[in-house]
Amino acid sequence: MTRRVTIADIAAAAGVSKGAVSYALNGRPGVSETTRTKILAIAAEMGFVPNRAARSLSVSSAQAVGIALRRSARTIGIEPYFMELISGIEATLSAGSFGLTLQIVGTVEEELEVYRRWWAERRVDGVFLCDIGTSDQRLDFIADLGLPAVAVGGPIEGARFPAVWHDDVEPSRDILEYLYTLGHRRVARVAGIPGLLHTAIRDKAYDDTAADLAFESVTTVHSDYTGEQGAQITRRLLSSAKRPTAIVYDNDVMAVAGLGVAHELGLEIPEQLSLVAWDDSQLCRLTHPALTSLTRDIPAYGAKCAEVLMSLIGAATETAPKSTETRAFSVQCKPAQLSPRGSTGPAQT
Amino acid sequence: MTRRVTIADIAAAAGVSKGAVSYALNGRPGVSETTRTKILAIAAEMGFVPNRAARSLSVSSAQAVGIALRRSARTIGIEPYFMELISGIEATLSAGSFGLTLQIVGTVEEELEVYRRWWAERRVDGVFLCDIGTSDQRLDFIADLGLPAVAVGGPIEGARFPAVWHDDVEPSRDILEYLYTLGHRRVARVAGIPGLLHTAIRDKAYDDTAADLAFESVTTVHSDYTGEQGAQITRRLLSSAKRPTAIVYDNDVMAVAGLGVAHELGLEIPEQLSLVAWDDSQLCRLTHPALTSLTRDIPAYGAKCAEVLMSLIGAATETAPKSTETRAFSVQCKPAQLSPRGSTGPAQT
DNA sequence: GAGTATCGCTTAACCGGATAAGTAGCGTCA
DNA sequence: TGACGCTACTTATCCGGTTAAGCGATACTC
Repeated sequence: MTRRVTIADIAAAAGVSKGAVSYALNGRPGVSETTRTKILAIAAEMGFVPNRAARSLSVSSAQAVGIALRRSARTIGIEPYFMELISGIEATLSAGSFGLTLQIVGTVEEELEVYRRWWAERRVDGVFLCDIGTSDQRLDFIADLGLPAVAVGGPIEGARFPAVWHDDVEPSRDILEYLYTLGHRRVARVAGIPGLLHTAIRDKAYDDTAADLAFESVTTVHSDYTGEQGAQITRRLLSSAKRPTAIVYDNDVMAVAGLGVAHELGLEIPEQLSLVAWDDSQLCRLTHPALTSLTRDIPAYGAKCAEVLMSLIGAATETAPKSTETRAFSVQCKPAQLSPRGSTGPAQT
Repeated sequence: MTRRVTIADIAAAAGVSKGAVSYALNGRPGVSETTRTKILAIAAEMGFVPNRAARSLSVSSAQAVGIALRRSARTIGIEPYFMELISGIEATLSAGSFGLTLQIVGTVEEELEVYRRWWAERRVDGVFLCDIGTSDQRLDFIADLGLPAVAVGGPIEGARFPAVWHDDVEPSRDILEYLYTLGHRRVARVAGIPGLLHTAIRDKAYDDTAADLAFESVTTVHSDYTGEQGAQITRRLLSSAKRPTAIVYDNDVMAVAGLGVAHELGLEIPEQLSLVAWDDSQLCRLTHPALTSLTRDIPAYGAKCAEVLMSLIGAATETAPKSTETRAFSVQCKPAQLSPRGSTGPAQT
């Protein structure tokens, strides 16, 4: 049980004052190079690491950012998305020795309460907002609070803080055109939660694209992103009189569930039914046939989000060195790419 | 942009000193009930939330615990296990208003470094150790540091801190006996990473049980838990001359991958091959047929781990009220239960 | 009625850093 | 040679809580 080393210990060992040690450690003027070198050597030798609370109290910065996820205990694990996102965020944060505080909440009210508490406690310097809604009460709440934030998703009109987002219009068009080219004329989409911004964007993109092509039908059914609903909706779609020859899912979990239902009904994939998943995790490659999906680099996306938040906070990272006084703006990332795999093929005639 | 309220503000508003406010807010003696009530009312009205850094600095407690996960960015998302665990941990922590700091690392060295930094910075009051190995250098490291910790897994002989674990012997036996009863005589197991404690425990349990029953063969192949390896090993197993009639997987992801391979090879499940998954996430119910699996309540497990850590730290939670001076000991949880589903059936004769 | 315990509060020190302000020592220059 | 400026520190204060110690007023004891 080693004792923690404080700057006072270093000061005593070096025969200087606490102040001198602080100047030396922070690379500020006020000490000679000789003294600085000596202090740094002693600090390193003693294994000094500054007490986070003390520093935070002085400089009014928590050296941490937060992310609140609104999911139930049972459903949060199934979507690889969040862990990949967090993983990417971490990669950027670690470079600046920032910590990530994670909180899982059940309702929006709880989520807002968490933000308020984090802010009041100064527990975090900024937050990531996930699952952006079409009209999202969190946006103004956070902005009013003055808590730095980055929206993980967008674009957001008149946003009071930056958003990092992918264009969903182009991929939506890509999917439909791809299916059309394969000869599919009856296409269904199992969409995500209606209130979410990207769901709305995709809804519109599908409608617009569908209007340009001679589909017989392009239907959309909204879901809650769970495998249960994915399976249930697929079962209903495939039992209808004029069943679709292709189904597009707004996430990978539902697509896997849909594939299960297709197997259950004895349908040959892709001969009798083509399936496309949005968001390509390893899940899509576990199945047989592997799922055609829209690939995007989620860890890279998370890293980008973290970069923007860090620059908003004014912290240094490897990719964005410290005092380049450029304000953080919204960033549009590369749209998802269609990765055709075994689950899609020509429509049966 | 509201200003943060400090106890000095409350003191001024109530016409008392900072000290009195502190006593009142913390329910300590030193103020009259009248004054206490008044102070609490003012604090509530002003929306006071204590500055975490200041409190931490005073009381030498971070009011946070940490968890470091050693996975790559790409593979961490796929296993629902961690998110469910974290979700359960959070449920307990929130009750005590503790925060959870998450860090994803690549190597053991990095992980140890994270623990050292957390400890030195006083960023966390305790940590959860996941993926316990058969000889785990982290155990002594953490104990030497004097950082409170709970091992998520066990049992650990001569442990210097508590472990929360499930018995894996009984479920191992359950699986083999179940498959034996179904008439399977050639059983393969795609095990997890060899160095992990629970892998070793299961290895032995399988061997012991197999010795008691008249199996023709019970083979074990170790893997890295990824879907890729799960698929690859399954492909190899099923291509062998005397292929197994049942395969048991040490996690759900590999089982799903194995099912994919079975489909790929045109095998009828469960007629020609029975599959069992260890760790039952929603994944197991997405497939067709649904996977027979070993169910355990991971969120509840996480909650238990958090409880033990909190009592070790000496913090109050709802389930374990404050000063019941019972030392925190290892806890054995209910073993996983076999949930038979469509992926297992009688062996073909 | 003097001594003293108790209550209820204030004062002040402290946690471990950051930092503004003060100062000793030295060189420079008119 | 004394005023000035610079370097290289030290000292002291602050951040916002907690908490030991101090202290006047009241109640209690003998």
